[in-house]
Amino acid sequence: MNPTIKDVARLARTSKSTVSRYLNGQPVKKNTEEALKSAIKELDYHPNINARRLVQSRTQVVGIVADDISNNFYSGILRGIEKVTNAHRYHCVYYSGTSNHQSEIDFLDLVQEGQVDGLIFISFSKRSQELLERIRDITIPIVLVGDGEADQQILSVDVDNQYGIHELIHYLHRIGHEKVAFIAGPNDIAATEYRTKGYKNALEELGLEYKREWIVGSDWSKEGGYKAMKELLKFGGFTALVASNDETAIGALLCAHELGFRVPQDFSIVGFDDIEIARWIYPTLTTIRQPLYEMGEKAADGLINIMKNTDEVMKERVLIRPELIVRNSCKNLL
Amino acid sequence: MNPTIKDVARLARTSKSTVSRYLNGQPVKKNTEEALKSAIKELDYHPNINARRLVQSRTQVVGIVADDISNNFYSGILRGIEKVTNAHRYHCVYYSGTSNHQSEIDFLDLVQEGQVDGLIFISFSKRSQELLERIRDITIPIVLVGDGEADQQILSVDVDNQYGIHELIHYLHRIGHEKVAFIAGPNDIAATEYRTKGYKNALEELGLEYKREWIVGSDWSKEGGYKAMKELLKFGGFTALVASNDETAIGALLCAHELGFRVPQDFSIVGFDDIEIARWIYPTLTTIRQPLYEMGEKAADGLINIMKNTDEVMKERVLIRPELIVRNSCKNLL
DNA sequence: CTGAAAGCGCTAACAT
DNA sequence: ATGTTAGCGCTTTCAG
Repeated sequence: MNPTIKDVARLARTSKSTVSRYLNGQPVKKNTEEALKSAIKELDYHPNINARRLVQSRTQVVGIVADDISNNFYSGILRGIEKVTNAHRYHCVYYSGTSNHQSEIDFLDLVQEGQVDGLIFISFSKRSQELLERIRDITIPIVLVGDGEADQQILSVDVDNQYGIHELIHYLHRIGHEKVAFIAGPNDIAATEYRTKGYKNALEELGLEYKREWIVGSDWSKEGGYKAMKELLKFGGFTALVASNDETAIGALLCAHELGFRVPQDFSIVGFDDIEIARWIYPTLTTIRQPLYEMGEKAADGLINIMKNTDEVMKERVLIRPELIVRNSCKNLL
Repeated sequence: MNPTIKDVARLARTSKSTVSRYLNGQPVKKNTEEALKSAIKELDYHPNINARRLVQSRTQVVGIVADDISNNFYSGILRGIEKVTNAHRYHCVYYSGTSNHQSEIDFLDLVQEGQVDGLIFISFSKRSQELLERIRDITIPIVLVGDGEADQQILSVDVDNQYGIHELIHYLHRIGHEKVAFIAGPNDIAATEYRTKGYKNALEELGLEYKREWIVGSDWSKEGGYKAMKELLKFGGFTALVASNDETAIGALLCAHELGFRVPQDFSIVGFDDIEIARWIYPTLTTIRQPLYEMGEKAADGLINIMKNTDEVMKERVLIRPELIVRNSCKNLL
């Protein structure tokens, strides 16, 4: 059996309460402190965190649930979260949706079971109405990163997808492009809708030509981008291509190269995300940088507020504007 | 306040013990079961896991500590672990070394504090003697993935780095290469030593020429590979290059291309790891595939054994042999 | 199959 | 500054 607070008390010739107080940073007399210190060391005492959590009914940990915890893409988000939570003396514990249970719904229990004080769910998939309703019903401290709904009383943080595409197309327009094709994303990804809408809206805003054949779907993989490009080239006629993520942009690039086209001389191509390799391919890719770190910060900030304030906290959908990164994959037509 | 087992008992007109038994799958009479079920539903009762853990002094969770939890490279390892742990009804909880605390040493407490029943540490950095000694001293259930020591009484799992390089060089030799250069890795990575040793040993075994100028260091990044290749080309004279990871292989490839060389016509290049992009670059990269899933399985298997058996378990260093993946980056000289 | 009672290790009044 | 006491919510004998 592990040593307990009681063993420490006995060895240090004092009481449990004093030990407890010492452990929690409250003042004790100099010589009892000495005794305590050496007793703890001698016994190799470690406080039982379950007992503490039972009586305090809080854990000082926030649970982070990601659909795939080792998704490199989330790295920036996690760092943003950690920075904020650590500043408030919370620890982070991670749960991977790909393991343990199945869907995010199953992790809702973590708070009610007393495992964590609050939750951050990270995923870019669309979230079910069922999950959203459950969250609204049980009123536990939670914030969503990725999909969410504006009118539900849930705090959610996401990149402003529509704005990002908007930036891309305005940039292309500024350098003289009038005919812009688009590779859309998968239907189960929340961003797909917003990015596609962003494309259509920007076209309309700028009075650019819209052709049904200039939009083609993809699964957001390199293969998908490759195939999409092949499809688009059957019709042709565009001078620029907006791929709705960098992976498909890379696939499209490869396809163009293989078919003997040169980028950006023959086509301009832009992506979305600014994944690490975007600056390593040839030509380096003009794209939109995801504000991952800020998203993490905002999410954690929001969660801390919800956990601390018993009174009303703004539960809204926060969209963070991403940044245009100009590299060498576009040709100036002017 | 959350409802407790007591509330459920009262509502179902029975005792705490019966509720507890029901919750833990022990037999209860049909009609008490009904009453319990509806009481639990009505109260939205969730068992307090801290109370349970306090009394049972086990958690049924294994903690996984990774130096960078969102490192895509670990994904396969994590899936291997999850498969095994879930089969034994353990849950996985992840801790990221980049956050919360600093080094792996700080996470050793998790077991003694009762947060987890066992630990798996994942990292490819060299591990300090201090950590290894602490682990040996405190006898908690733990297994290491990555660096470890053969003679310490600690179970550790790693890829057989030396064997991997050996495979690569024997392959090159089989297709006629006699002059083989090498890009080494960073000093703080445990594998660097073994891969470099593998290079030297294989050369010796096959009676191939060894030149000090044909080994150059790198930080394992693409930039590092690029620079290393540039360095190597100052001396030249080799027909094949073994990059000790895929990233540097890609950097070296880029460098060769930029200087007007063609791969594999002018040089053969091989990597190590088989990262996702290895099959996407031009030419597709011949490399060694890390047995990540198996490593995860072995690690979890070992941990489960340690946790279950009070008696002696084999604490050894397990090296898993990786597989050669032949693609198009090597020229057959015969 | 069920209930009463003890106790897991800790914190938090309360009293001194 | 310290000791005494009660109790957090659960499991687990032990009786019945």
